[in-house]
Amino acid sequence: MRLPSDTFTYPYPHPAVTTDVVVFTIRNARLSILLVKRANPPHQGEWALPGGFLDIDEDLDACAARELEEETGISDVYLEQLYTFGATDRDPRERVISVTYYALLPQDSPTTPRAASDAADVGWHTVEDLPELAFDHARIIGMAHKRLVAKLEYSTIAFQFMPETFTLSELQCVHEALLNQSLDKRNFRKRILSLDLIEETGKKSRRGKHRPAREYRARHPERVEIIK
Amino acid sequence: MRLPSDTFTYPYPHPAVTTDVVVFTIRNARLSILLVKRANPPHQGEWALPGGFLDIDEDLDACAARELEEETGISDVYLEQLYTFGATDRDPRERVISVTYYALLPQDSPTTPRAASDAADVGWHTVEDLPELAFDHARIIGMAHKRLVAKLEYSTIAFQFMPETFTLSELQCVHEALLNQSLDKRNFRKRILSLDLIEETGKKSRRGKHRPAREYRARHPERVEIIK
DNA sequence: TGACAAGGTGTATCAATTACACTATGTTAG
DNA sequence: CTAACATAGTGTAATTGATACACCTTGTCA
Repeated sequence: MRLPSDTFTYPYPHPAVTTDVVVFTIRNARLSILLVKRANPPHQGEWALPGGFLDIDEDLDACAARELEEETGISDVYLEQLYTFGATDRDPRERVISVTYYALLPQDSPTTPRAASDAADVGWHTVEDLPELAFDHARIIGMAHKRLVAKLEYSTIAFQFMPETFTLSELQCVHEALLNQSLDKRNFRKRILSLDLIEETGKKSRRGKHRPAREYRARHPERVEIIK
Repeated sequence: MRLPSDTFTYPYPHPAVTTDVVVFTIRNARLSILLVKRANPPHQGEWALPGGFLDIDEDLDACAARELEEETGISDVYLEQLYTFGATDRDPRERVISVTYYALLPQDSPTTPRAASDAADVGWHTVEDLPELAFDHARIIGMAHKRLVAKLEYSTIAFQFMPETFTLSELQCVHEALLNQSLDKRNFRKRILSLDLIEETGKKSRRGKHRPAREYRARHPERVEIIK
């Protein structure tokens, strides 16, 4: 974080620009979002999206990644720009344009988010049961959720929720949590395998008191591609 | 346009925010884009997207609509936010964040775009044959084109290219221009009619030296809905 | 060693998409 | 007036993809 060495003057008024990030993950088979509790006004004590002001020499994507890391300790995640919100009254302090992103974290990741100095708390909330939110952040989450569900159908985005290796049942659970409906096991497997996006590791997952499952990995874990 | 009454000072540096608009239409069965030739530096004399700086008390959508009207005379068109570009070096003058939009104008509309004072020229260019473009505008157009084609498949966006009434052949032409491939007439008609998005006006189109065609209108010309 | 719990597998039906060619009708030129 | 023209308008069969559905398998653990 840098301190101002001076003041900055322009012939025309300039808005402030921030990035805000909707971090999704699957926890206990539920789609969840990471929120921070604001330690300072405005909206002190309310839950909000992690985010903050753009540095003047920083790319937008870099700002989203930096703010996410600073405010929650999360890094190295899939991050995609969502939409830009700029209603004139969305922040009481000054005119603020927020370039929003969404991030996807692997299912039941061991990452424990840590609160930054300007946050009173950090925590996961299921999308079905969100608290009251600061600013227009409820609307941002609504749009992010809609986009995420839409992308499930025509892209390989679901793999961003998976750890390096996973079983077909785990993958199906993720799809079910995102769509909020249960799927037929045989049809799901047939469809996924026919897409040729995953391959067997040869190993077996041995978690649980039951028959072990084949482990798979994504062929291109980094890429999110459009399919069909 | 307003003049600065004074200067504006902030404790932290602020970027400038602009909107830029990719205006699409179909002209002579070709997908085309409206460009303005820059009268002033930077990139003087190069073609660019219509757009300009956000007023401090103006919503983003309003800014895009206003700049479009000011620079080209076009108003009352479908306008949708596309993406926000903010690479640190995208404008040599100062740090500029551009919130981009795309607009769709009815096919072969009689609107004659007029050049504004700060534009040397305004003109339509087919997407297949674009000139060199200022800033990162070629990339913006690329993304807009991709989005537009994608939306054809799962939304009713194509009707934004149609005048109030139109024939099925005209509608098919628009689809063909967007997809850049020819479609089977019977299958196209079957599909479009089964969607129940258009209705006959009862009249016949009598343009051309041949059998007149039935006229249709969109049931909800304003709305762009997700289908399927 | 038996009960448990999740893993793993195939087929028949239905719906949607594709491929494909000829007749109908108003216009216009001679 | 009529023949040539140009686009409008129409149906069916084949293929492909999506859905619905139930039982046996295999390792764990008490």
